[in-house]
Amino acid sequence: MPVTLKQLAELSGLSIRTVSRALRHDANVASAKREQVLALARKHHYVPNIAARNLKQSERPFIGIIGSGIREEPYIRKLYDLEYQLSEAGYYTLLRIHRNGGDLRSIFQSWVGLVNFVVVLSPLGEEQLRQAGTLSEEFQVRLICIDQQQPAPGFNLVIDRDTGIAQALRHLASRGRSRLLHCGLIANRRQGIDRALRELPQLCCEYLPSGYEFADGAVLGEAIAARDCDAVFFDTDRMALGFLSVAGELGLRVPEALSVIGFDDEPAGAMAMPHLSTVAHPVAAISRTVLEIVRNVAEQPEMRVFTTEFIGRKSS
Amino acid sequence: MPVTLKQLAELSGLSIRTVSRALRHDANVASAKREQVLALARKHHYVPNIAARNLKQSERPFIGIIGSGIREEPYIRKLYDLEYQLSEAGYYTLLRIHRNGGDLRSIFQSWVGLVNFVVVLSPLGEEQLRQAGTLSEEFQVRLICIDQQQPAPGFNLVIDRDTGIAQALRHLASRGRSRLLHCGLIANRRQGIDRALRELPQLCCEYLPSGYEFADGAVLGEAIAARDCDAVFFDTDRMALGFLSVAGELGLRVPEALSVIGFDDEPAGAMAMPHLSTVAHPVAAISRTVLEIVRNVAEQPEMRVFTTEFIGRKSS
DNA sequence: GTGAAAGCGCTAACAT
DNA sequence: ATGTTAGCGCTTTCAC
Repeated sequence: MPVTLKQLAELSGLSIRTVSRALRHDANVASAKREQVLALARKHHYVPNIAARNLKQSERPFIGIIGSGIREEPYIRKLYDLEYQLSEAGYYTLLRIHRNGGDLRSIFQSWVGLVNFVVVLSPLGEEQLRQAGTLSEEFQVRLICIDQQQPAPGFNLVIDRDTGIAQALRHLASRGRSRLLHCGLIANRRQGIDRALRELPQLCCEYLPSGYEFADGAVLGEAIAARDCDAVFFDTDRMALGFLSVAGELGLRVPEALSVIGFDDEPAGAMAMPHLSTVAHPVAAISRTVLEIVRNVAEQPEMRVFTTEFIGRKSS
Repeated sequence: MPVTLKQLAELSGLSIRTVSRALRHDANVASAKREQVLALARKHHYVPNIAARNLKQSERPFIGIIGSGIREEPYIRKLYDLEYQLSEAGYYTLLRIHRNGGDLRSIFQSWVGLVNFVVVLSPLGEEQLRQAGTLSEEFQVRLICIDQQQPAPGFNLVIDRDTGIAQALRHLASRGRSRLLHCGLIANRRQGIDRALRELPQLCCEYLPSGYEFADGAVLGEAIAARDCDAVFFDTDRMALGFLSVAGELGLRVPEALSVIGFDDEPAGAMAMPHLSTVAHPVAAISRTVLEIVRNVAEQPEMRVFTTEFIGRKSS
């Protein structure tokens, strides 16, 4: 059994109050006694019982995270980083995997009295997001929604795909590229490109719909070779890597004759030949902001936009 | 603020004890009163405060999970499934991402008084595993180690790669295959093949070392075509899928002329053309066993072996 | 500076 | 069948 405050008090001959003060580095404790207590605590490996602390305090160290079963790189990275940063900062993260159509109410319910903040990482549908909003009010928790389609009551951290894509396209223009090909089918990518093109009249763009896996990119090789373009933007790094793996055989010289840019900043991209230029998600910034929010309960519910960022490597 | 037991007692005019009994479906409560209490609880959305409950009981609803930053499919699947099954069963999972070289002690320390069981999902080195064992004793928690290299004090759930591989090879033999090629470099795969071959004299095997990503499998295409084999076993589904994506162009007819089998049972394999035969990890069985262990504290520390399983689809 | 004591929400031993 | 009461380990108000 772990040592308790009470035992520490008995062992030191001091009152529980003084021991508590000493451990929390309060002023108003004779430094001799403080040292004595701290030494004793170290000796017995004293660790406060957070369940007991949680009972008293309104500030709770537990944070609920609603994740989904998604296993794609960018998503997992967000989850891991958030998880890591929060626990480094001393919070306890309660992760729940919420499969589509799963019961949100039972999740909130199970967190009553434990959790003050719920981070929604799982991409919820319109209806479910609304439900989450209602539940957050019913159960008195603050919602922190990440990258959702609609804003919900609470904090909304939204990811702006446009910025990174615009940077990427400006980079291509500055390299003298003029005939762009966009491979993929993801709505926010296409939208970002269209918006960026408005300010880049020197760039014209063709579209080639396709899936977003490695194999899809590899298959696209010949279609790309057949087109008269000098730059390709892929919806995902995975596709781009698939394409790079066949580009050599097809006689496409990257980046001399053809610039290639992906999206997601997957680790494999940095090791590919040539190193893949890409657009990165604001993973660290999101975790940092969640941390700021949970630390400073006073802030108002609001919306914050996080920009994606172009990472220029060798392939462009 | 959520309703408490005490408030429910005041509202109903009954004692706190009776309310508690009624809610926990104890016998010895007049059914009229029970109904009254249950109705009241429902009306006010009563949810017990687990922090308070945790303080009293020795059986703790919190389970610590030490994960790693690994983002590979089979690993993530194990994590999600475990996480999902445990929370479905009413447990609270505290996930900590433990990066290599990270401090294990601080993790155990932060869980004192909260957690009775710690699941080690992160693949730990010899030294770290030993340290985890020591810490589990110091902090009085039971260890549940999953798929580790060495056994540790507590429960050890080990995954046996051999069984699935042996099934796969027997399947190939029964199909009349005789010249096998093994592509990859993962030690337990090679070992499993060698063991299985001892009982299958009709099968001879060549080895082709390589990486285990999609691109590695695609690159292997020509080398495989050049060899005189009628079956290929890949260390991972990803490689196998990479190979399948180029097999057609190379004139390799799968499965007529060449059987292809992967390992990991990635979702993509079931959708590939042809559907990929593979060896599956015992994901569900592991989660189920963890659940059994945490439910029944009485069991002795022990080692359990989980077999992998061959899944025959179209590619073999 | 220090200590006594109340109480967070719940469970359970012990009455009645 | 139901109520009284004493804690679990901690924080915190209030008195000295």
